[in-house]
Amino acid sequence: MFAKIIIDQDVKAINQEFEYIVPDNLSISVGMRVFVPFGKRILQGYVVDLSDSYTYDEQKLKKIINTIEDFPAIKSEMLKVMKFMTKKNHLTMASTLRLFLPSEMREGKVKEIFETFYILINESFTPLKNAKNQMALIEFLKHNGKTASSILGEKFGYTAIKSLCDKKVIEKQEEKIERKPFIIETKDKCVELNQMQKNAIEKIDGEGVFLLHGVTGSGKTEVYMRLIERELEKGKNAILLVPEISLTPQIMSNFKARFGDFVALLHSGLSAGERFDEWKRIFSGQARIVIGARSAIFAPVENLGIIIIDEEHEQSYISETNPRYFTHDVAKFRAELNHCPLLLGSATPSVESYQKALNGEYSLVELPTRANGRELPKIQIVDMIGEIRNGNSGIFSAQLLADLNEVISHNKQAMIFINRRGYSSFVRCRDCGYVAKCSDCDVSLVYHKEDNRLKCHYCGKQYKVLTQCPNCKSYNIKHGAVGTEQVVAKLREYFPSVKILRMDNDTTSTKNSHQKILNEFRNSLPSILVGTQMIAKGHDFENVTLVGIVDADQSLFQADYRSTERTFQLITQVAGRAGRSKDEGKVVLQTYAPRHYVYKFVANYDYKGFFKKEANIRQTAQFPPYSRILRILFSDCDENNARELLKVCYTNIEKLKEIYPSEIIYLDAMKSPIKRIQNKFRFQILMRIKLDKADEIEQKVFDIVNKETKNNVFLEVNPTNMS
DNA sequence: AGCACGCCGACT
DNA sequence: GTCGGCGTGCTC
Repeated sequence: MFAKIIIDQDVKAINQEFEYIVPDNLSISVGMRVFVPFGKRILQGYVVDLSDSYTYDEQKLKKIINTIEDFPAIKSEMLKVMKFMTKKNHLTMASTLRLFLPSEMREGKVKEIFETFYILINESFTPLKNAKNQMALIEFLKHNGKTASSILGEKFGYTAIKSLCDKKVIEKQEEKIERKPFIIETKDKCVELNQMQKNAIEKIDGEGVFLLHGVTGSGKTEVYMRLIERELEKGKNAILLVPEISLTPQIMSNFKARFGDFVALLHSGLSAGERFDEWKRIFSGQARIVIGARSAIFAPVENLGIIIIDEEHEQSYISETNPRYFTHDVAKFRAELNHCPLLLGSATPSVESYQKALNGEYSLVELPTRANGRELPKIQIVDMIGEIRNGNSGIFSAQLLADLNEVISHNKQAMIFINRRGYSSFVRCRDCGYVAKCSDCDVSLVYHKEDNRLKCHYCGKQYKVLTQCPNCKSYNIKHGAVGTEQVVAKLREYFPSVKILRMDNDTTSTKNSHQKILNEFRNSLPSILVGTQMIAKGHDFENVTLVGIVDADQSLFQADYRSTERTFQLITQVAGRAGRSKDEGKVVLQTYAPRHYVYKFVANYDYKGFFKKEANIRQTAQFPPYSRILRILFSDCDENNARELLKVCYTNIEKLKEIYPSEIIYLDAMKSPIKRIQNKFRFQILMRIKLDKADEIEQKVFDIVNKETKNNVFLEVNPTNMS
């Protein structure tokens, strides 16, 4: 018997199958991990195929040394997923296979955790009079029986444990424990479904991709639960993906309450060991519903009845590092393998997905009204240019201040949202709101401090820094953004007696700080919470009646063709925080570009209108989904090396223009917007191609890149982050 | 990736 | 003379 094996090394040079002899004494099956001799070393590998014959030179064939586990850790479905992903995203097989295993298994060190316990073995022993701790410890064990070392240590001190152990009064026991993540149990409310929800559930059945477009508060989660329930009853299993940020204790406990131990939760708060335990529960079929962030799509669930991606428009479903992949692609592939539905849910679907729904590629299912029948909060747009004209050049408009006063006098709460994304800053005229854009690409220019120039991140074109506004001739031109600290400081000036909390990357670095801040906010009335994207999602505060968006434009004028779309999604999301219970909510949206189309649509919660306009613009400007962007990033410690590599690839890619004269819309080589990261010089080739032959061209570009380079080059498709 | 083979410069 | 620099090539 012979095996085809993939060596567990993330290197292009050995990204291939190697043949080995299966010795008679080993029982090997496809999907197992094994130790093999490789050159002079012994490495881990994955068995991906078994056969009676071989193709390699017989003299050089070596034997598999041993198995790592006695079961195939990679199930056959996941091998198919691996093949799909490596092809689609040009990944190494090893790096993809690693995604399917919990980190604890990856280095061949399968760790069980043991906890130390102590039991009383000599009840009659009486310690010396002054040994109070020993006495208390014995008493404690008499009443409570076997107790964990950590608990005893904390109560009575480790010296007491040690001496009693030495005297053979208590005995140490090591016990394997299952790490179960902590869950707050809540009672399951049995919710009545409205007609819309019932219709949706009926429609979402059978093979295919379904897009569930439901306004905030339309009861999407309940629909998910019912769908999962339905599949469980059929004996099938389910995966529910949510953005990491909305894996809140509430969501988790809701699912736990309804489905109990059938649920496996995979979130960033788990330790490696806990993750491994959950993985095992899924692997063995004990857990039948997997809920987790994007990587949960790789969970070893068999017999899938449905895959759900909640908040499908979220950026976090795109992996931007190492093994790059798009979660939707993987999910769709797995759904097809299992002949089950893939459900994408969102209040603000991505332009790409909605377009597919209109195309007929996806089936569109709608929940147009809130489940509780309540109105969405009113969004008031405040023109900040007007404020400046009226002599108010501060952060807050008169309207927002007045509304804040109102909230405080009624002992309610407000959230102030700072729309800060990325680090790049656009340039804006403070008098008329003009923003500098690229004449060729219709995206905002980015100010680069090092060479004091404005640059387009899509074509590399450079512009002189503006000192005078070309629109209104004013010299009042600024770049840079308002930060959370600044906003908090100003608020404290206005409202010295009100509790003002801040939540952003700086204040949530420690593990539970997130929850702490939110709890403190929940328990203070009146109060104001200031924060970034973090405060936008999933939190349900019944006393929040006002949401202020300080500078809505900041996500709008990012150098990114998706910036308008993202602004629409973000504002809709934030607006949903206001007026979630009895009290009516209100949103004050401050902007320097009040006439921008995104605000007109967002204020009316008009997603369809927005989509129509946005799709139109993308089509005219030839941006995705009406084209494909390829970005090839070269990085090297040696600047000349990187430059040389780029040159060779570029000349080869340029030749493609002869074969595809009209399909290649744009092609150029340039320095990367961030020229150096971790002491590596970065260059890039950008190209934009038409969709009809996109796959073909992409493959050819990849072949060129793959032939000419080693591990220091990445090919990205429709990159979200161009730095 | 790692490890060997291999062909040119300054040292006990 | 030879120790060691890192370029190149191979790993079933």
